[in-house]
Amino acid sequence: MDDRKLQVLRAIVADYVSTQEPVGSKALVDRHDLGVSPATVRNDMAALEEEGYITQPHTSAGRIPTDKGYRLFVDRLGSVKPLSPAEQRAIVTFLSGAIDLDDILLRTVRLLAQVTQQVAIVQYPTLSHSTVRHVEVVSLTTSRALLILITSTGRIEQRALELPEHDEQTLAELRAHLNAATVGNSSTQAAARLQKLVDELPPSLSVIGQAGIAALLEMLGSESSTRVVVGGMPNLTRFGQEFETAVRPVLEALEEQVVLLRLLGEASTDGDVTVRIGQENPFKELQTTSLVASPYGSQADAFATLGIVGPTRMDYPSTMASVRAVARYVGRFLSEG
Amino acid sequence: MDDRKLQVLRAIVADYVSTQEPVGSKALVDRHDLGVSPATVRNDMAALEEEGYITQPHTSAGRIPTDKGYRLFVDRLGSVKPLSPAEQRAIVTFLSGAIDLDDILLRTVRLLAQVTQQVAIVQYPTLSHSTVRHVEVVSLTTSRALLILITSTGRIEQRALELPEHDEQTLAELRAHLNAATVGNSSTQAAARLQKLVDELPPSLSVIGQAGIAALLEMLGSESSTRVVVGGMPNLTRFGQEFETAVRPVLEALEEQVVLLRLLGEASTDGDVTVRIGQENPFKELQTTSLVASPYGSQADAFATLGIVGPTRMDYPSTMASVRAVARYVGRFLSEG
DNA sequence: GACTGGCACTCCGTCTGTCCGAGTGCCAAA
DNA sequence: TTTGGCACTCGGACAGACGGAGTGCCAGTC
Repeated sequence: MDDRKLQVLRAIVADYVSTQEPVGSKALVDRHDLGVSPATVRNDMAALEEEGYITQPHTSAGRIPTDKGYRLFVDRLGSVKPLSPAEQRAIVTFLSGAIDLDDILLRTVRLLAQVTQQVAIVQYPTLSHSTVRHVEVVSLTTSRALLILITSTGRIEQRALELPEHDEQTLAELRAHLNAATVGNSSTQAAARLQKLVDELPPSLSVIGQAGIAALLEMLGSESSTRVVVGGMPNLTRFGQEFETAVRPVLEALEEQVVLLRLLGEASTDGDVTVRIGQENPFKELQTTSLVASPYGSQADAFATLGIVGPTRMDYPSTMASVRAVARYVGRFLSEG
Repeated sequence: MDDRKLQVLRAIVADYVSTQEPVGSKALVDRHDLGVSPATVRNDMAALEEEGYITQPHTSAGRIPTDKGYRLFVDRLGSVKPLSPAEQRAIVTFLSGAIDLDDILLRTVRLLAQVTQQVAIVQYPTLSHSTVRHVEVVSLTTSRALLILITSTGRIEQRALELPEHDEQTLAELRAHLNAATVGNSSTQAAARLQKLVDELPPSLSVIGQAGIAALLEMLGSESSTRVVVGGMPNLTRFGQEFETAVRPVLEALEEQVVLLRLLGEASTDGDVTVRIGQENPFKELQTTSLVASPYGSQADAFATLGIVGPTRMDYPSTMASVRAVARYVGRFLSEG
């Protein structure tokens, strides 16, 4: 691939992102010193269009990048800019002072939305990467109880439970058994030990024990129930005028936890920032948007994924830098707190 | 106030709501049989405009209702239509099968959004109207613990806590004391009894006891921390074309829990459906919108408030009916569950 | 006195045609 | 391989014309 052609593509992306208007050959040589004439640039543009990296909205208009063009841009051209010290400080102050896990994630999603000026999505830390800290059973009525699971990441899961004929005494025993089997273990380890526990329970506990263990296993296994927080919705107005058509499907997707979870799940393959551009996206509602996501968590152990959703026409270098930075700081913050 | 003039106003509101276009005298007599000629209607319209109930976007256009006009409409003209049996059944099926409180509220907000085709807001039940069911203290590290509060509405509140020098033994004692003082009481009663408990604690518990009680009191007193759930955002696209101007501020307001809480708080004065139209709204970002809200909860005891936000140009009678119906069913559902 | 038909007037939205500029593709020359 | 020149295309902005919906007012009728 010709070197200058890449440079032209980079310039087109840069200009289009900042002006949001198709960019022509003359404007291009005016704003970037490419050292050649508009006519030459035109030839390169024709070639780039031939190869599918840019396109014309209509004859005799400037060019805009295609999804494929953006892809090439982020793969080979994007020099990820590091954040300024001021921005880094802002991140830290924004996060410090959080009380509990909910608060941390709320602050994170707002921070991310503010820094990137896009819609931010943060997934709750998954159970599988954290350990069980405590299991609690609380009697609600004579036939119902509440099972509560607390993890090392500070997350609390609850589930209602049908529990026939129980008193405080047996409940306390059950609690002790459950805790003994699970505390300190990861969700998979805990699940294994609970399976064994079923057979080892004293007869007095067998009925309510089985009910409790079944519910607990379900909670441990339900990674799918991981929740997500969304913020920065007002930034959707940046999409521009194409409203009824473009924004409505995005709003709909953002309300579906399931969609968001799959989106984030598929994005976090390796350990670094991932970008999904336009049609690369698994959901058709989101094929006018791009996703920039990153796993976060302490050390090598990834807890979950966070990211942003915005128009394909976005400033990838700085967005990627911001997402990466926020992911790092939040991960550090979580493993300390 | 002339009887026919009211009828004209009612017709104008009805037509404008359904067509979203200024309505003129001729169209009015065509669609509603008012028994008079357009010219007569014109006279009435001139009077209504004089009194501030309707207005013209420009000379020689039809009329549209003002906020004052809508107000008169809902106060004196709106015959609240009851829901069809099919709709009532839909509500019940939609709610049944909910697991925990989070799930109930999630379903409620979706239901409300779907039925009204507007943005729905549901406030979490406030502590002050529910009773304490259980208090749990869990040791996290040697110096930190987690305080968990469970209420009769199934709500769980957590708070991290600095607890110097504690072992399982003293923690169990503390737990017993806290539960003895609070379980079964409303938040105000519980707070009072906790105040007394401070002085009655055995010396061995005095240090960690005071820390625990202080935190618990804070949790009980923090009605302000009540959360809200928002849903049906895609319905914002119904606002029409005036996007950058009208929708952005609304989106911003909807992300601010504080704003929403005050909004709902001020709306729920008496026990029935309340309507706030346009400028009657306390927040200028929402002055192009109307709020239809209703308290919900079991019997006379109001738990919290729910409602919808939409353009002032909305179908008030059916919206009010829907909000009222959902509020009733959810209240019943909560007090049974 | 209230209602009605008629009439002149106003103004918006739409349509049409024109014009300008930005941008392109191609070609011949450097 | 690059460049300047040229003809061509198309969209957006502008201006004027036109039709329609709606109004206000007035004089006549019940």
